Amino acid sequence: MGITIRDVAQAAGVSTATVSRALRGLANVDEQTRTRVERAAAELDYVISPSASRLASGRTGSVAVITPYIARWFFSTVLSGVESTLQGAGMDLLLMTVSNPDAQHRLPPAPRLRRRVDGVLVIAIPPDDPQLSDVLKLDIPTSLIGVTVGDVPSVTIDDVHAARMATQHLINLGHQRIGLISGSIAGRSHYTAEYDRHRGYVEAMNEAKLPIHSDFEAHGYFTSPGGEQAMTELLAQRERPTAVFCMSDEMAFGAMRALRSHGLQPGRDVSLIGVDGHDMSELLELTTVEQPVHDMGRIAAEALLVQLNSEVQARAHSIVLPTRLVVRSSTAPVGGGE
Amino acid sequence: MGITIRDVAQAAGVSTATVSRALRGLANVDEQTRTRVERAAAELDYVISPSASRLASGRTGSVAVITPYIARWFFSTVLSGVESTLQGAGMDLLLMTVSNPDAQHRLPPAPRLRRRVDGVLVIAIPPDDPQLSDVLKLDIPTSLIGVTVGDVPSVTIDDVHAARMATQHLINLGHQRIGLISGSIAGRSHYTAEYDRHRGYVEAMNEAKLPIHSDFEAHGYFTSPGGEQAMTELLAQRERPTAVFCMSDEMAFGAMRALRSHGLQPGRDVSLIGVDGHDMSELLELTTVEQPVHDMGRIAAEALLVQLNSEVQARAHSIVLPTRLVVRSSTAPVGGGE
DNA sequence: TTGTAAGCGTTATCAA
DNA sequence: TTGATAACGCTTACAA
Repeated sequence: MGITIRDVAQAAGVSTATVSRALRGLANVDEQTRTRVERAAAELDYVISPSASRLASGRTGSVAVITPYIARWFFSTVLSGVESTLQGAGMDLLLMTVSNPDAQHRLPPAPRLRRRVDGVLVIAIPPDDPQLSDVLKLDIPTSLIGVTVGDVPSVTIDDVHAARMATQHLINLGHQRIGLISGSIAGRSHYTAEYDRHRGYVEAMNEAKLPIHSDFEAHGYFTSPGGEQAMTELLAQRERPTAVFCMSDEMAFGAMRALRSHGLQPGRDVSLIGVDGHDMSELLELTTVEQPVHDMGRIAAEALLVQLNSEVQARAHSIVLPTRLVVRSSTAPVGGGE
Repeated sequence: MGITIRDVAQAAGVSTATVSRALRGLANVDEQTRTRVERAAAELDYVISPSASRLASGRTGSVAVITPYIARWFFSTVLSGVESTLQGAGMDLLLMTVSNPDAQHRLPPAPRLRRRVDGVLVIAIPPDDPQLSDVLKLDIPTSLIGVTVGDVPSVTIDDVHAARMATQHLINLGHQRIGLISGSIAGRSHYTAEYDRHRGYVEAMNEAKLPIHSDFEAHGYFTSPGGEQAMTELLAQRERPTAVFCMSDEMAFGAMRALRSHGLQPGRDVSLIGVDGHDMSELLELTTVEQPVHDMGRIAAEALLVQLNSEVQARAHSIVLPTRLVVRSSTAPVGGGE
């Protein structure tokens, strides 16, 4: 069992070389011959052997996607954008997570990549993660999504700007005591986005000459339970913030819950704004700075494909996509509830 | 560039055959020899060429995952379970979506699978989808997740039972006018789960001798906007249901929103129950019948691996995992709000 | 435009 | 336990 190129060649009355050329759509094949070959191949239900083709050509026809999480909104949404592009280009998509500390026995991504993919797409791994540097050292064409490292091609948003926009929105509403729910604690791995969003918040506050209490920052770990916890801490302050900028929508969801537990209403009592444009944000009436997450995946994949198909080592550049403020009822003028 | 097995053989002073055996951990290799080979390989930073290995051995070392969606909770959660298992076994995971109608130019999964994977994992594709039958016809070892088709090995929950549990919970609270938010409209592809959950609802209602108004069923397409729309329809009935069983949590989220838009409160005015155990359910206080989604992926992958490694064609059986009712504030005794 | 034939880097069979 | 060596099924100079 297993029709080979030889069978097709025989059936079409040509050499295997011609079959190979014809089926791959190369030029320099007589159209009649091509038709004959294609017919024969179809007749025999021939499928090329990827392993043989890869071995002979040196190209693998696959792209690896490396991500820290699969079942989180941002990551799965990026992934879906990547997938549709790759699939459309006939590329195989190899999915792989960075081995988190608890899964000790797993090989880290870098060794699993060598000799088996033409390109790599990395989704939002903290730039100082050694697993990321190992991957970059492989010197396989790579695009980053939601991170930047040196001059490696990447697709991101302007996180500083996004955070400024969010903070400024709160300022425009008259808020002065503006809290911040950020990611993980200092000393651990940080996302690029985290630094930048922090900076955007600080810049906007400074420009408006508003004070930044250290009491007004809490860590939500980019999860919704984390956000709930963080908001709870903020509410315990003597002087509560009247508005809070959350670095992600999921943390804002948690914050909303914390408000409710305290009998407070988002928007009326405390304004809440996030970043993401999460699926659930509309449902929960969360004001947010939307980023085009699906497109980020799509565009990064497209850029990678271009890089793979270009003869020259055309250094792909970094792409920054626009964000958009979407105002909903979780933000309102200060004192609106009094 | 590219260290080959020959280089290692030379460095270790053995034949390529011995290197191959030694590195794959086969028996019948002197331990001293093995050590020497391993050292040489490490020294040279040798990585086996998957294509060559695959071509020679006939095994691909990869498993395809086929799913209709990537960026939806159920699917990405299953996928993450699958990924961790596969990764742990050193298998490559090829991710692939079924080509939806709007992406015409994409090759459907079946042809993309031949000769390139050892096994296939299918996530919740409607059993009558021709793309699924095409995949099954390939006769590659396959496990289904969240669907059943004939005697193909599968991992599911007992959807009839889950729906009964949900409906019964509402009945126990004294509800009599119990609505249903189901999936897609008749005539289109249905998930297995959809039929079964419908049946569970009907059975529970019948047993309790409660009437089933056709007015009390609306379609939510398994999305949250769909659920909102469906709930809106139910609220337009002359006699509103006092409780609604939603076939998925996401539809229940939408239903919650519809309630709020009408000034109604989930639990107090209309009880709402879902199925899934979605991440956001706890946050939204949604009563639900939890299914072990991550485990479903993990277990299906494990079963597939066993099947792949067993010499015999040991027919894998189907596995049904337990569900669990989690009561939250979205359900309450009937009339509690009056 | 087509054919010949030498790889591509392993694995697996058979002997030794 | 080890080594020779023939596959594995394709791609790609190079020639014709």
